[in-house]
Amino acid sequence: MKNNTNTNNMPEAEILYDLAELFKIFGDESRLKILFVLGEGEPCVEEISDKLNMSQSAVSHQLRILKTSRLIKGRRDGKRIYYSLADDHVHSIIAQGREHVEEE
Amino acid sequence: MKNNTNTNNMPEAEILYDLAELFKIFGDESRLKILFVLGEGEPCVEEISDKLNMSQSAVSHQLRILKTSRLIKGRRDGKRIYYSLADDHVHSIIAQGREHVEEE
DNA sequence: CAAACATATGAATAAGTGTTCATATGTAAC
DNA sequence: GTTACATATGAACACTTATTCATATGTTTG
Repeated sequence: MKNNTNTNNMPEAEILYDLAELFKIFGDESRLKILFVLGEGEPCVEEISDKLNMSQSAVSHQLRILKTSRLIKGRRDGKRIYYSLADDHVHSIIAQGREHVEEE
Repeated sequence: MKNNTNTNNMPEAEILYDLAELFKIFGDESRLKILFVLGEGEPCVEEISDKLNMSQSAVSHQLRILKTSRLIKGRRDGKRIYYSLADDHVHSIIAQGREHVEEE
């Protein structure tokens, strides 16, 4: 038996770090909005910035962050790059958050 | 015509704001550690700061943030205040995040 | 080639945040 | 009351971060 039996559920340092980094990504309104827009289709950068009233540069900066975190992916077609959600985790993580926020 | 975000799945502004605020709470290693410790029992402030090698003041500041977000609750017994998770959402939100982080 | 268009990127700035330090509040024992 | 203990709180500081502005990169068309 190990010395310390009370910290079984504490993740390893690297997991903990990654987890905090992941939630930081979701902890910004602009990025959340972008993720919701991507949940509805596969928009290009211009469409995103138009819909959200954000500058092209601001959107592009945030897209880079989202892509680095592997939450979204981009597909180039000509001059445009079309972005979409990378997997279903985005949906489920946000859904869990909404349950807490929309409660009562 | 008013310029608004009339997309189907986009939450209302207030929900969006609250959602970002919620994820900001999770987006910090110290707070995550505290939440994991609370997941294992009902520690007092001193126990938390001992386990996590954080100062009493730092822990107390973070506990206030977590309590304000209704993620944890405190129960006073004498000089000590014992903290615990407020509901199951904490578990499920973190679990979803871990699935993404621990993947591959 | 050049021009026009879509997107990315670097630097600067302003706003936000977590910790520390010092101190205050609350509680129990004497 | 006063002393000791447990926790909370305010201010200051260092650090992070989202946006803006200017510019660069990549792509298509003429």
